[in-house]
Amino acid sequence: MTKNEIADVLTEIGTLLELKGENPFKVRAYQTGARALEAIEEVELGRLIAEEKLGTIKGFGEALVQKITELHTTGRLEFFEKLKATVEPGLVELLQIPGLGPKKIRALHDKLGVADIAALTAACNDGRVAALDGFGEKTQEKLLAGIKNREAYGRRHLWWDAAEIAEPIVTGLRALKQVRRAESAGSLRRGMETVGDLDFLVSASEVAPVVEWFVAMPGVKEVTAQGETKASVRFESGLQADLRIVPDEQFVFALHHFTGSKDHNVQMRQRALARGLSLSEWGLVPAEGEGTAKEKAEARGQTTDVRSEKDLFKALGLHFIPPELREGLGEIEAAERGELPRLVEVGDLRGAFHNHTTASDGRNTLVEMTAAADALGWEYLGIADHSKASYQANGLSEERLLKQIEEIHALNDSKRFKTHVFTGTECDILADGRLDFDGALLSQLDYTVVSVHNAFAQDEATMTARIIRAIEHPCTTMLGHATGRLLLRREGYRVDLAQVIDAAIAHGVIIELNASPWRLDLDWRLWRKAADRGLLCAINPDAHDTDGLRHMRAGVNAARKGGLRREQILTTWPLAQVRDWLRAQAKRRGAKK
DNA sequence: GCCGTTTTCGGCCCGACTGTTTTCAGTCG
Repeated sequence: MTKNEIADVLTEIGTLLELKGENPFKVRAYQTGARALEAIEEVELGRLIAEEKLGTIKGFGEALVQKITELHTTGRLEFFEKLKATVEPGLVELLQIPGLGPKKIRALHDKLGVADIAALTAACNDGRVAALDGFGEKTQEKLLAGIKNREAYGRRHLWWDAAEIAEPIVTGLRALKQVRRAESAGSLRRGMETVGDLDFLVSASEVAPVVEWFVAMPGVKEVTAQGETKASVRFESGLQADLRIVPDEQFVFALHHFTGSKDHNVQMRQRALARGLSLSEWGLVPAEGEGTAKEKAEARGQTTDVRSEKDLFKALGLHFIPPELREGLGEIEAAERGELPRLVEVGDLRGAFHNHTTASDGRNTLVEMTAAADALGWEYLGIADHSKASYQANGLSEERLLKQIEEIHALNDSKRFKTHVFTGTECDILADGRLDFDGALLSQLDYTVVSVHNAFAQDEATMTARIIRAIEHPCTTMLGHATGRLLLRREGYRVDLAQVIDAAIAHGVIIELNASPWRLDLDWRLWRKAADRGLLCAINPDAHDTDGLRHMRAGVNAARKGGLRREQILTTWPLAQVRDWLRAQAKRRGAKK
């Protein structure tokens, strides 16, 4: 079994134990174990198991080591099979309904025999739920509403879409006269590729007017909570937005808390405790003595010397950790050692290579795309229209590509724009791994992006061999969207990315970080280790119109989450350096042929 | 189930809000 499959099993064990009413800390141990597993490379896991060193990693004790080893070697786990048999399968989906946790599900099951959503709907409709101890009319209504809307409510949203909704809200909050500071927090601030809901944090002189503004925003369909310090609303789309309001001196602590992630926060609080301090959204106070952290923070005014998140990290002996890295994946240890990477920034970008024009399936012409890149201040723009095998995308024939090369040379010679245009192609990787154009044509281009656009259903071994064959082609400059995934819509094709990354490093081929908000492919989780082993990245927007060039920001987000530094990304290099690099590549491929 | 300058047992991050209660459990983040 692969590590991700094993991680899924561990997560499911956690869920099942939760439904059985097991010790919540045991549940958490399985969940953190699953995440810790995801952070290990596939080959590394094999090595750790073979050398019986899995137990040296934090989060894996005796029980998890045994279970992971059994799953890895046999693909089965008796404990899991037996556990599954004791829990009715319909109970798991009940967890998706807002307001239902393990305790309530157990009560519904034990007292009413409810074992799935259909049975719960029936029990709500004839009033049996409201009659239960601890339940009531309102709960029953909420459950029915939750069942009805569970698809929309459970849905996640692309980071890009969430950001477009959140930004005007932050602007609106800042414009209120009672508001001193306002930020969006949560997974949006951490730059996650998808976002479950929006979190807004505000410090204000007065609470009520801010809450009133928030719940009355256009598009709000339902107010799901409205209290002294927080309010929650749901938009027509099903997206939920939470607002928290705190006194200004607590803003930093609350911002850190609500930015998360949960794992990061747990580790930060444990670190605080180890130093005799208690960290919460209210402040950083001595752990000793009576009273809650909130009371202590209010009584002693301890927190005034922490005015920024930087101060907060410093108070715990840490360098500042950018929000994108706060996933509980070792960033705290790195911050302690002063080994956090200096992350790439949007302003570091100087161009991009994977862009389309009206010649294939783009909606803007070569000149329009170049003008847009010029307006962004880019030093260079690579044009990579589809190749002929992508018939559905109006892929270019050899003749049309040759004509485009001439047009680009003419445009560069005209000096009409400051931006230099590189000639390229997004060349299809055919089903057997050959490229759609021959080497004689590809050699006339500045660069070649190779991508998979068909035969997605190939088995993993076939797909892996296919992509590696394309990487080995002497004309290949970079691999486009490595897995072909479309977030929230389509899984990527099955491919052994570890082998693909190894091949790319061995052949000096770049892997792109496709910045399209639907793709963000290669996934950020894989970048850090790959780049440290020598893989060069290129952030590319895969733009199909001038507006698509803006998507680079989403790519930078993903690169930052992946821990990438500027120098590890070709598209931050100045024009002269990129030219030199491409020429050196061409020379090398000449030698290989 | 994990973990240890509180180390092999007894903790485990902490608080708000809701709906049900009449002092609090459950859920959520």
